Amino acid sequence: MTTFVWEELRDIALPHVFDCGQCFRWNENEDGSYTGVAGAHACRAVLSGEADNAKLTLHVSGGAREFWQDYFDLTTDYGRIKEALAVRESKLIPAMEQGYGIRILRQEFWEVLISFLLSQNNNIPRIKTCIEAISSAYGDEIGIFDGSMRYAFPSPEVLAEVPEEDLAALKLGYRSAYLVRAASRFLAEGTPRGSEAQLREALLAYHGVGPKVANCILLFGLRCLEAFPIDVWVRKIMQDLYGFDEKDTKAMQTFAEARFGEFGGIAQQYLFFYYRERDEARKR
DNA sequence: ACCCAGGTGGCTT
DNA sequence: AAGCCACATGGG
Repeated sequence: MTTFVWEELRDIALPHVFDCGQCFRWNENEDGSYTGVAGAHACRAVLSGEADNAKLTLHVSGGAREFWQDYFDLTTDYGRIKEALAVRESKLIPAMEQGYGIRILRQEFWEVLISFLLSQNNNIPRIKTCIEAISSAYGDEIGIFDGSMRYAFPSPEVLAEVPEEDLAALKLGYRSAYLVRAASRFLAEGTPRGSEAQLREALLAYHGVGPKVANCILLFGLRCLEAFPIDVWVRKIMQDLYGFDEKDTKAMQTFAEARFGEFGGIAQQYLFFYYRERDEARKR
């Protein structure tokens, strides 16, 4: 167990980072810290201090300081991004205030690819269950951490060899077939490279990846910060904010790219978090 | 029993 | 190009 500390941070809050729908392997503890897995390492993240002068403490099973600094994207200035977005669209301001601590984690492409293949027509709690199921079945043991065994995300080599019916037994639903095919393709092609258009084209070639999932993978797995994923939530948001017909995804996509620009994906995260929080509050 | 969830593929107009 | 619908699963 190693501990790393960063001080004098701003624009970071753990619930914003982990509950904005970008990752599925982190869970909140009773004290407000979060425990999760990144790469081959487990971690408990603790944030303290003020919003404009925060201290992040990571207790980790492994991985260098640089790995974790990179994973949490600690060197990106989100204050500057928020200012740029506010200039483009003042309607983002309440959402950016609510989710002020959102950061786009630098996750591995392979894990993001598989995670968002599992995301389609599925809800976030169940996506998390599915990912824990494949990790505990086919991922390497990391060890006991915070009271339970932790598993790395399964490698493409292992997943490519799993019979589809074994995956089906993990209750992944009809998405099982996508995973095995995706593992083979990834092993053959590796992480896609090139322009955003080339990246999108490479992603859409995966069976089970459509426009929405491609945008999630671009944003979370390939660091294309302008990629703007449109799901059922974002449809409702765009209808609410701009009066779009809820079915007209095409028009929303065009509009969003023009209006939000180079940080469109981050704008989408603020909006997604804001509306989902509001919905959670309504349910209580 | 019905509807929904970070949708997509395939088939029919 | 646009409009349907099936697709597994579990929670409300």
